Amino acid sequence: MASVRRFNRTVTQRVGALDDEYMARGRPLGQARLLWEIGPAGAEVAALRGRLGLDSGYLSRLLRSLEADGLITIGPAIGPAGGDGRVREARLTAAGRAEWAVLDERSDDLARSILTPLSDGQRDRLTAAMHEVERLLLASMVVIEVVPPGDPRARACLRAYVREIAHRFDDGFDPALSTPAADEAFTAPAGAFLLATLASEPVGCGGVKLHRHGPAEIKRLWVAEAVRGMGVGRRILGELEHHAAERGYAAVRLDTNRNLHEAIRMYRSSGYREIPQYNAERYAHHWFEKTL
Amino acid sequence: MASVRRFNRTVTQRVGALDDEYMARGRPLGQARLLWEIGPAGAEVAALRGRLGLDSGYLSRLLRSLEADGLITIGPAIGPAGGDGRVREARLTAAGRAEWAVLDERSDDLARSILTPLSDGQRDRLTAAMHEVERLLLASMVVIEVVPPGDPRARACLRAYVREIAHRFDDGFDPALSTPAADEAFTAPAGAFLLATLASEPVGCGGVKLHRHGPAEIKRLWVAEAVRGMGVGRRILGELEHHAAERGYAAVRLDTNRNLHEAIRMYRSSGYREIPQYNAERYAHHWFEKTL
DNA sequence: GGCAATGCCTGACTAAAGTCAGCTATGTGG
DNA sequence: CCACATAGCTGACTTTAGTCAGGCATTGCC
Repeated sequence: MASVRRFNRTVTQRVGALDDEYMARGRPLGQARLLWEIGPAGAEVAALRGRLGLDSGYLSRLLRSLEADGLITIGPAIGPAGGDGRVREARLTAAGRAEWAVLDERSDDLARSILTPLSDGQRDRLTAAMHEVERLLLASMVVIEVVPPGDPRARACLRAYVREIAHRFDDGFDPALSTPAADEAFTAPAGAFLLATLASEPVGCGGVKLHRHGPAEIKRLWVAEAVRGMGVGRRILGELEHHAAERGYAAVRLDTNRNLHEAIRMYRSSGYREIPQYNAERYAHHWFEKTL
Repeated sequence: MASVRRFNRTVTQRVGALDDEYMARGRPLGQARLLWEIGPAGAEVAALRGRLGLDSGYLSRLLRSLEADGLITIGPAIGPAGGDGRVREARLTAAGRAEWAVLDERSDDLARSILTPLSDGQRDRLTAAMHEVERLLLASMVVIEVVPPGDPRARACLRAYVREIAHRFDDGFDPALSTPAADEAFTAPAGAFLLATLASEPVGCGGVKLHRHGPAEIKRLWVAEAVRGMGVGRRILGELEHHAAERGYAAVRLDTNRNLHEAIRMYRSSGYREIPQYNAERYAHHWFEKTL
């Protein structure tokens, strides 16, 4: 704990201050950060508000000032929220892109200024340790919560889940042939659906069905590529088990496909034991159970 | 480099923002930071100015506001700068100490909030990686510069140097019996004196004498306990060699005491070879030379 | 003892950051 | 088609942060 505290102080204060200094070039920091966040690809106003955590009025004013400086233009959104005429999008002008490139360059300068005084060995150790810290901090920022399975973020996860297994199963995946699962099955009291988010982006999900008779059943456990290996799957699994245990279930079961090696490994190391086939799931090759 | 950049973004933005939020409890951040920095032991105004990097007038005003809130008192310094009637010292009142304790507690909360979602193994890896990052970042923040040997920070290093060798040499250390070295010997053009600082605190030093005839000579190489093992000594040594090489010297020499094991190891691994005794230094047991 | 330097303080500013209430245009669900 | 929500904008503020020029007492140095 002491080392976390020291880290927070030393690193965020010192590196943070440096970062700000490199970022703001004459321009107020708020504007510089905003310009950076818009990026060459442009960004919707609402997204910027979320990422930077700014007040709507304040953000609007900042956008206005960047626009006055000729760095950005603001127009109707053409991206994902295309149709909605209320949503607006900020895009860099040529001057804005040039300025953004300077910021990008300075970001490199900052990295260089940290690495230069060190020996080769120290550099390698520092980058390795930074990578580790970053990954683990991201892991610790993942929040898991119960949501209705109809939640748009849950839907997005489920779509990604289906896309992935369709790609990984030997014979593809046709939802019509698999055991169906209606939203109600994952809604209290029949069950629950958990969503894992990182900085409010959905990065994983999992559902549990609380069957009237017999063990509870875990379904639709999925973790986004970007956060694999961070223990997110295991955390979701644990919370699903916890959910069932709290409601009096003595065991949980699940089925899985032989191609999902990491998942199978995780089940085994989480205390699941392989059991005989207990359902007729078309795509399953292994069946597991864990006593709670 | 990319991992340094990603680290800077993720860590300073996310943890930095959290840190600020935890720190400022209703109070402006500047005041909270200042209160924290004063600490239960109190602090001199000049020290606070240095540590927080604030303008003298601004700091004065912040102190005034904390005083008005009954959290601190400001009086004549009683610490190291005791005699000087101009120096003033801030001390926490009972209310201030209570408030400080709350900040301390919140600092723990933040650390806890980072560690809680992780598994035991991840926690260990995170704290280890944080420790590594912190040390290496500190190392990279060490600045080495040429200063007159009369500089108060250089003097402080030399005092620490003498104190340390007096303690480590078998038969103590009496400056009168050692080869004397006047300030002029470390002042251009006769030589140079380097000072290493970390956040403007002196943490190491070293001098080189540019003898009229024969190799240059390195003396008074010292590194503070707190930053040992960070490669600071090796950097100072390298810069001293560089200084001599630039001025046409083909070799540098130095003598050392048999008890200074780390130093001897560093000389050897930096390319120094042991040579026969070349001076009458009372406290030396080994003599080294490196061809530049 | 006089004079420059130092350490801290005050007054008078400015700019940046952030808040809040209300406004307009667009979209949505009955 | 209406009521109501949502996305973003504007005006009118307040607070925080920070700068700069001078001022006063104390110290250090010839």
